[in-house]
Amino acid sequence: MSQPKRYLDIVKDIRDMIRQERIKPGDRIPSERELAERLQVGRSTLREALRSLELLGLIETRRGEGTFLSDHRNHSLVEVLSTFILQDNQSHKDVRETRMIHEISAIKAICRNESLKELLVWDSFRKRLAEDSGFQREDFVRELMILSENRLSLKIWFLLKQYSGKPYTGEVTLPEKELMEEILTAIEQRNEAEAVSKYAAWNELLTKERMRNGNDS
Amino acid sequence: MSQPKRYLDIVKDIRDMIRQERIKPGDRIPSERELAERLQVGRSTLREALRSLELLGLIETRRGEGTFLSDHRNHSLVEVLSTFILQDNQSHKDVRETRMIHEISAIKAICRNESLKELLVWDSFRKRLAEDSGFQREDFVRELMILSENRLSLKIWFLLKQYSGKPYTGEVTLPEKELMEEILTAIEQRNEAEAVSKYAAWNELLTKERMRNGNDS
DNA sequence: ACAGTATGAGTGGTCTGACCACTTTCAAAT
DNA sequence: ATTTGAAAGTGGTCAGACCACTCATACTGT
Repeated sequence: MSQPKRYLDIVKDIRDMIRQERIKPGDRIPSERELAERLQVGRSTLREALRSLELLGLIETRRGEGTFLSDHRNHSLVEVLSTFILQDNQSHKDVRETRMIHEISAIKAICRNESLKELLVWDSFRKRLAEDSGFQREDFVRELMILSENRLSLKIWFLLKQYSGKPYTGEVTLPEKELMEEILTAIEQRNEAEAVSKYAAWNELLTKERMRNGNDS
Repeated sequence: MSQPKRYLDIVKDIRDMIRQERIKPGDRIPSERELAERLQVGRSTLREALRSLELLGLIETRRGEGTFLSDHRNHSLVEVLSTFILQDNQSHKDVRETRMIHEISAIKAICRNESLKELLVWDSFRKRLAEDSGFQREDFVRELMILSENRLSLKIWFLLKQYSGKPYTGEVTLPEKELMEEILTAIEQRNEAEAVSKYAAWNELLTKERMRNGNDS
């Protein structure tokens, strides 16, 4: 845990600076060269951090002009989520719960989505689940989030996942795989209650496992 | 559209390469130096692309060892997520739905919260609802969000409320007030289904009213 | 006096080559 | 046979150099 992910520290530094200097959405932030100077890092390293911020939609870069704080509203969303999660380690429970809120809602949305009724999606989905050893819990849930077709919810979920450490790690055990199958089946049959119930069971299993492994954080 | 966002092209190139060479999750991908050579780009530029892939959770880098394909290989996802994150042209429908997700979850959480069982909260709540003419829909929902005791969810809800313009405006009509009362009653009785159902009915009423007033956005 | 043009400073985008810190490997020393 | 340590390979960082682009300014020609 010596110096992991320096560019993430820089992200934090930049955010602090922005807050201190009262830079508002739409404003220009200092140039890369000046930032590198002030933060005492190389310009390429700094650029890696800026790339991250850009991916998250926090900044916008315009060649020849400069780098600007994105005035998109999701700016504050990301901002709040990151500060909330980064500086308050008592709130992991809230993060986990909120992520579950979105996952459950996604399952329900899929059940209600008519256009997915006769989809080949499920075949490939199930096939990957059965055959692909690389198909992990993350992928399973992410697919569900995408299928829910609420991109905002997907984005929030994605951010929560980023910030909340590693929620779904470790081996996928057999009983888990069965539960995942059952969730799929329930969704296919449009059985909301059953799907959610199976999801809850799966989640409980994961929680237990996390406890057993002492995987807190 | 001349040459914007080179690093995104590189992301695509890397993905193609991975597919062509049948690299599996967990496998090592070529070193940065070799990749830069093969893709004919500088190493720093390549690293910006790798940073993006890392943020998206597609690869994992270990100092001294190499860069590895992370435990998922849905590279179609990269496109979905990156384009989504980059230019978030989300619809208001998503915002409204997501807000509802949190509101419904809040109601459910309150129903399940033991510590609120014998609360005087409800008395004052109902009293304000009946007597206070300044007590608006906003306040009603906000109180619920607060009572749910998930601060993160509350924060997200606040933001969503800001984004989506004025979701709950206009006069509070009598039938609405009745529905709000019924929601309260159902919550008091720990009747989740009923509470959610009443909430849905209320929301439908609001939607209709919004339509009538041509209050889009 | 005006309109159009050229110049230069500043910015992000890219490339290169050089270190550093770390891990793995394997041959030499014990 | 075991231990040691030197070398090679890797990601992480840095500095400096161009390039391409934008913008503001000063300079032209009429």
